[in-house]
Amino acid sequence: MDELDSALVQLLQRDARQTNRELARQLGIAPSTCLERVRSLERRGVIRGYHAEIDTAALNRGVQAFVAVQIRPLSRTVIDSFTEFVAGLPQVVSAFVVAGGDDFLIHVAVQDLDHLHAFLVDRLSRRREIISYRSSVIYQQAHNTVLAALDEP
Amino acid sequence: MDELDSALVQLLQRDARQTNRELARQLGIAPSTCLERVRSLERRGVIRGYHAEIDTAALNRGVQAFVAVQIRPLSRTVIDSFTEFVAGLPQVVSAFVVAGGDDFLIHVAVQDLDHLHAFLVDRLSRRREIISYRSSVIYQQAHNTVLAALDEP
DNA sequence: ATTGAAATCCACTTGTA
DNA sequence: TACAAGTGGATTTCAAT
Repeated sequence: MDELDSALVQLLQRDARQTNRELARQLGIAPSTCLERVRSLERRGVIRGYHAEIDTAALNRGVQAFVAVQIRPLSRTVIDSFTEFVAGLPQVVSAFVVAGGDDFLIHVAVQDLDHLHAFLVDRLSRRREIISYRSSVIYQQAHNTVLAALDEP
Repeated sequence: MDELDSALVQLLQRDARQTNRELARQLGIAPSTCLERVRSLERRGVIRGYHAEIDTAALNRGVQAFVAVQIRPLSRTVIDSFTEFVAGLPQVVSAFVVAGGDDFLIHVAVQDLDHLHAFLVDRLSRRREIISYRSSVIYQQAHNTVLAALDEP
């Protein structure tokens, strides 16, 4: 991860569909060199994939929320099976196992408030390991699509 | 948004760097048709961008957390200025304005626990509008990179 | 590791239906 | 709106450094 790699990573976070020539031009290197760099980043797992960002409204997901969940017992078996269950639900954008008061934080995106309610009641609350949950509707969000590498110290 | 658009959106969420020819082949349409479809999706704002997904470890961000924040007064001015402040911090991945007990949910990614502590103490707690905050370190996470369009009803 | 050149492949436009 | 064909440009390979 030298400064050339960092620059590539930054450019590809901003626009993953830039041509290799364009990337090379911005870095001041030959296209063949650039291509080899990108391949290396992919091979080393630094670049995990390239994804289109889609407008949630176009996906008919007008309502988003976070659901904080507590489960018991907090064993690996229960955590893993609950993670698998949650990750398989089409309403779920992402799920986080967290420390602190809550055990899970689930980001969901659904059609409307009715469907959020249905999700909570029909999907989540059916699970016996859940001892409590609390949902927070999202009003606004800001996303940082380009993350820089932080300094070592 | 017919079924061709949905299929394209799905394919580009999975791999945004596929060639237009490859996309066309998978859909069974002509490359020129496919190209026009993608352009249309971009023009209509359905596709908001193409981004490389980067391994957080490679960005030297070994620790991630959610910080739930309460601010007062909860006026638009305060919300907007706090959003702008938070979105500008390099440690912040995303920020959500939410309903419920908390007002903000901030996803941060930093080098280590020391830097998380420094972020909370040196960056966040300086802001006078914050009346309380609570952070939850993330142990595991699962991300759904391909989101389908949900049914109308 | 980086490059330039050659060959293959693709994006993009045009013309047609 | 969809397609086929053509051209200019891009990707990719490879030999050399």
